[in-house]
Amino acid sequence: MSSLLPAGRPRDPEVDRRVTASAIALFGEQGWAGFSMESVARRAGVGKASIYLRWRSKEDLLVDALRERIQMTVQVDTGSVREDFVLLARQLLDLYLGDSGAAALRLMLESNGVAGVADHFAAIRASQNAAARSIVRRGIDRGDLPSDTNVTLILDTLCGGAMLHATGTPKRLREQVAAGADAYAVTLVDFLMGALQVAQHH
Amino acid sequence: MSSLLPAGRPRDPEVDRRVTASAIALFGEQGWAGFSMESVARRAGVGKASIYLRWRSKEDLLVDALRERIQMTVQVDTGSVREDFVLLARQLLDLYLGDSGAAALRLMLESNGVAGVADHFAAIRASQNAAARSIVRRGIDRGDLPSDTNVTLILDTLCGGAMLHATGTPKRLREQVAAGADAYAVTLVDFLMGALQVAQHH
Amino acid sequence: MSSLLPAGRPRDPEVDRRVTASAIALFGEQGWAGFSMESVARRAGVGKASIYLRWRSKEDLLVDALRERIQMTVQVDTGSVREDFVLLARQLLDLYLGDSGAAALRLMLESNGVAGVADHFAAIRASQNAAARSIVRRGIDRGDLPSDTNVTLILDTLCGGAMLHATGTPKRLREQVAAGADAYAVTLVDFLMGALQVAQHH
Amino acid sequence: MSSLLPAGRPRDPEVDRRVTASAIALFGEQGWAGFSMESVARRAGVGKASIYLRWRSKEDLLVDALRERIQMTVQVDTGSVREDFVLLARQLLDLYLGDSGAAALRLMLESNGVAGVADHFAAIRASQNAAARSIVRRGIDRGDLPSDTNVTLILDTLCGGAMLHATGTPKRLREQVAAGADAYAVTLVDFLMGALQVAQHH
DNA sequence: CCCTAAACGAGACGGTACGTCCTGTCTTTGC
DNA sequence: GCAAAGACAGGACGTACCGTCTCGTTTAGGG
Repeated sequence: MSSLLPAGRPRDPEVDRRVTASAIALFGEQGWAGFSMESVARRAGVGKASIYLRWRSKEDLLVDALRERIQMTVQVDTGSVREDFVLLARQLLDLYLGDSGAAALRLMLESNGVAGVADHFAAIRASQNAAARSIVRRGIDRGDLPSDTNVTLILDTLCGGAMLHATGTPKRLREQVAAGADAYAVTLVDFLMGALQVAQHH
Repeated sequence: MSSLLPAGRPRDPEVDRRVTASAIALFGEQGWAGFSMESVARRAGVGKASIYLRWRSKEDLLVDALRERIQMTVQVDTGSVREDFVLLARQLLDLYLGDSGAAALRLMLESNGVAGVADHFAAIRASQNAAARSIVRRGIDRGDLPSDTNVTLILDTLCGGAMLHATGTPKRLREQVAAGADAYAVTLVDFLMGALQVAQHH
Repeated sequence: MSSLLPAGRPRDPEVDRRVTASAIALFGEQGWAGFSMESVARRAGVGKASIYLRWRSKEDLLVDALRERIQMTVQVDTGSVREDFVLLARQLLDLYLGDSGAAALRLMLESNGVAGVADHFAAIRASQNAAARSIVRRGIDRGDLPSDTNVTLILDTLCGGAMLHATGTPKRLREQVAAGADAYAVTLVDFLMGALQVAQHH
Repeated sequence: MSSLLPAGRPRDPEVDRRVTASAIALFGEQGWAGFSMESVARRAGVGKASIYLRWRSKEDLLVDALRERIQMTVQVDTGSVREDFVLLARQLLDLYLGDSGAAALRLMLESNGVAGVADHFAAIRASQNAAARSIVRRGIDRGDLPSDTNVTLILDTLCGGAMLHATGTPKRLREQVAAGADAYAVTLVDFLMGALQVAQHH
C-alpha cells in the first residue's frame, strides 16, 4: 500500500509557530535592524537549516509570519453602497493603524522588486479591488450608481486617503487617530460619494 | 593671525557629489539589499571614512542624497482651483513615477521609526499640505469653494489617489502610465472637484 | 524456548557492503574532505541511521572498511632470522605502498587521540611487535642471536625505515618504488643484521 | 615622492602572532576536530576576515604556524660521526616529542595530497637528508666510514627509529620518554653505527 | 494469521563551522 | 587635517554536515 505522505520525518508544526512568533516579535521590537535569521533562530531555539527549509529568505519569512495577521479585505454586502464603503474604509484604517500595520506598510514599501513580497501585496490590493468592484456592481444593479462608475478611481482615492490618513500620523498620536477612525471612515466615504453623485448627474 | 577657515585641507565637494550619485544609483537599482556603505564607497571611488565624516548613517546619506531630487512641492497659482489642483496632481505623479520616486517611496515606507528619514518626509507632506491649503484659501476667497472646505480630506484623497495610481503600476508598465499622467491628473481632479461641489451645495 | 537470534528484522549484510565500499571509494577519491557520513549514505543509497547503527563514528567506519585490506602482520617462521625479517619488511613495505596504505597512514597519523583508530593501529603495532619478538626469540634459541638482543630497537628501525622509505616517495614514483621493494627489504635487513652481529660480539 | 609601502593601514603583526599561537594551541589540544577557523578566531580575539586575509585555508594556516617551530634540522659538525649522529637523533626526538611535534606529525601524515603541506615536509626531509649526507661525507673524508656508505639507509633507519620511538608513546608517557631521549639517542646511534662498521668490513 | 520487534529509506531536528560580505572604527601615507 | 586605502573586531549571510530523532515500510521470528 502506498502512503500519501512524503518519505522521512514530517516537519514539526511547532517549529513553524516558534519561528513566526520570534520573527514577528523581533521585527516589532527592533525593526529590520534586529531582524536577522540568526537571531530569529536563536530566539526560537531552532536551527537555521529548519528555517531555510521553510522560507527562502527573510522577506518570505516575515511576509508569511504577518500573513495571518494582515487579513485579506473581507467582502461586505450591507445592501447600501455607502455602508459598504464605510466598512471597507474601516477595514483599511484598521489594517494601517493596527500593530502589524506598520510592519505591513514597511514591507509593502520595501517590496518593490522582492518577488514574494510584491506578490503578497498585489494579492491584498486585488482583494481590495474585488471588494470595491463588487460594491459598485451591486450599486449599479440597484440603480444607486451610474453604470459607467470608475471603480479604480474611487478605489484609489478611498484606499489612498485611508492610507495617508493612517500613515501620516506619528506613532504617538496613533491611538488618538484610531479612536476617530470610525468618524473618519464616514467622512471620507461621504466625501467620495458626493463625487460619485455628481458623476451620476452628467 | 587667526583664520576664519578651519585648519587643514578643505573638504572636496566633488566627493559629496560622487557619493550621493552612487548612493541614489545603487538604491534605485537594487534597493536596500544592494545599498551598503561599502558598495557606495567602492562605486564612488571614495574611502569609507570620507563618507562617515559627512553622514552618520546609511539613512542620513540616502535622505540627503534624495533631498535635492525630491523637490518640495512648488506653490502654484493659476487663478483656477481646478488648474491648481491639476498641476499639484501632476507634480505628485511625476514624483512617484520619476526615477527617484521609487527610491523616495521605498524610503518613505521604510522610514517609520528612522528618525531623520521620517522628519524629512514630514516636511514633504507639510509642503504639500501648505500648497493645498493655499489653493483652497484662494478658491474660498474667489467664492469658488465653500468656506468650510475640508483641506485635509481633499489632500489625502488627491495625494493618496496619485500615489496608489503610481505605485500600483508594475515597473514594466511604468512608462505607459507616465505617458498618461496628464490625463489621469485631470480625471482625478475632476472627480474630486465634483465631491467639493456637492459639499458646497450642502 | 528461547532463540539465539535477536528479535526483529535481521541486518542486511548488503548494507554493510555498500557502505564500506562507498566509504573507501570516497576516502580514496577525495580524502577526509569529501568523506562525510552524509555523502557516504547518499552514495550507498542508505539511511544515515543504518550507518550509525553499525559504526559509532566516521573513524570507526573508515577503520573497519580498511580493516580487511590492511591485514595484520602475519607471523612468519622460515627457520632463519634474516629470512624472517626480510618477509616482515616486505609486509610492511607492501602495507605502506599499497592502495590502502596511504589511507592507513593518514588514519594512523590522525589517530592520536581518536580512540577507536588509535586502538586499531596499536593492535597493528602490537602484532608487528609480537612477530619481531618471536623471530628474535627463535634466533636466540638457535644461537643465532645474543640473548640480550634489543627487540624494540630493531623493530623501530626496521618499521621506521620501511615506513620512511615508502612514505618518502611521491605518489608518481610509487610504482617504481614498489617494483624495488623486494630488493630494498633485503638491503634494509642486511644492514640491520650487521648491527645485530656487532652487538653479538660485545 | 613615492612610497614603497602599499596604501592603507598596514597589517598588525600582533594579529599574526595571536592567530598562529591559537592555531597551534588548538591543534595540539584537540587535533583537527577542534581546529576550526571559527575557534581559532575566537581564541585569538580576531575577526575571521583577518585570518582569511593572510591564509587561504586551514592547512595553510597550520603549516605556516608550525613552520617556525619545526626548525629545519641544523647542520652539526663535532668532528665525530657518532657525536654528529647522536645530535641529529636528539633533534629528531625533540621534534617529535615536543609540543609542536604531535601537530607536525599529524600534519605530515595528513599532508599527502595537500599541496602546500606536502611541500613543506619534503623540505624538512631534504634538510635532514642534507645533514646526514654531510655527516657521512666528513666521516668518509676522515676515513671513519667506507666511501660507499649508504646514506639513505642510515637516514631512514635513524629517522624512522626516532619517529616510531616517539610516536609509539601514548601521551601520558610522553614526559617519561622525553626524559630518556638522550639515552635513547645514544643507544640508537650506537646500534646503527655497529651496522655501519660491519658494512665497512665487507 | 496476526503480533511484536528491529532494520530499513528518508529526511527533519538543533547545532556548529564554513568562507564571504558588510559594519563602523582605526591607522597608515600623501596632499 | 582631509582624502584614499585598507586592516581591524564583530557578526550575519546561506550552505553543508554532524549525530539524533521520528516517520511509514519492510522483513523476520514466535504465538
